[in-house]
Amino acid sequence: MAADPLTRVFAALSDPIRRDMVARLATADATVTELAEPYDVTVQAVSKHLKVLADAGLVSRSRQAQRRPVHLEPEVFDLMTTWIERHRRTAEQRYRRLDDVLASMPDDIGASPPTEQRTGAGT
Amino acid sequence: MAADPLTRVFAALSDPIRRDMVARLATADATVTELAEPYDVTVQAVSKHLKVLADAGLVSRSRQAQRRPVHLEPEVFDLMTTWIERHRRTAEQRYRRLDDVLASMPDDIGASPPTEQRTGAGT
DNA sequence: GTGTTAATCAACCAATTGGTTGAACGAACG
DNA sequence: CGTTCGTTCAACCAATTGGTTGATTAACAC
Repeated sequence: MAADPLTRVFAALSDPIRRDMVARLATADATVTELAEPYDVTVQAVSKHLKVLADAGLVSRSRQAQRRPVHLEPEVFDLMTTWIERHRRTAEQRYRRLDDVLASMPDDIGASPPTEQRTGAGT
Repeated sequence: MAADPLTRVFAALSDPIRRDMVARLATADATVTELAEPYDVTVQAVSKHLKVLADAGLVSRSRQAQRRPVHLEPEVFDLMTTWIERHRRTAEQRYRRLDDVLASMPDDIGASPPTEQRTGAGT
C-alpha cells in the first residue's frame, strides 16, 4: 500500500468495478450498499474496492447517522492527465521533428528504410 | 490477459518501472537492453513489462537485425483521457448545478448542514 | 560450420489482489 | 435494555503479478 500517488490512482482505475463505481459517483454520491447493489459481489468486496479508491484519493467519506456516503474527488484526475499530456506532448514533438527532417531531405534519401515492419500494438 | 482495453492500459501504467519506460520511449525508441539498463532488474523482467505495455497497445516492436526497437504508440493515451474527461465533466456539471441551487436559496436555509465532516482522500 | 549477441520462453517463488464467510462495531429504533 | 441496519475487520483462498534462474531461439560475425 506504500506506493506513490500516481501508481495508486492508475491501479485504482485498472479494475472495471472500481471504474464503474467512479463513473456512478460522478453523477451522485452514494452509500456502500447502494454502490454494491448492481454488482454480483458481496458488500464487503465493494467496501474493499472503496478503500482502494480512497487510498488513491479518488473518493472521500462523510457521515450521516449510520450511513457513510461516498463522494468523488475529481481533482485527483489531474494527476493522471498531467502525466499523460506531458509525455504525449514529448512524443508528438518528436514526430514533428522527424517530419521536418524528412521534409528537408533530398527525394531519394531515406526512401527504402532497411527491413522495418512494425508489429504488435494493434490499435 | 483477457481484459477490456481500458483495464489493460490503466493496469499497464500502474507500475513505476513501466511508467518510466513509457516516459523514456516518449523521447526516443529503444531496445530491451537499453531500456533495462537503468533498473536493478534482469532483462527478462523488463521484457515482461514490455509485453504488458504491448498488450495494452502502448508500444509496438520493429526489427533491425537481432535488435527489436520498442516504439511508443501515444494514440492509446486517448482511451484514458476520454474516459477521465467524460466523468470529470459529469462531476463538474453536478457542482455547477449545486451552486445554482444554493444561490437560489433564501439565506437561512441550508445554513447548518446536519453533522457532515468529510474524511479521507487527503489530496 | 562455431561462436556471440539480443531477446524470449519456461518453470518456479513470494507477495499482492479480488473474492469469500463470519464476527464485530456504531448508531439508530422498539 | 435488546435488536436491527450499515459498515468494517479478520481470516482465509485461488488467481495474478513481478521477480528470479536457466534454456532456447534468431540473426549476425568469423
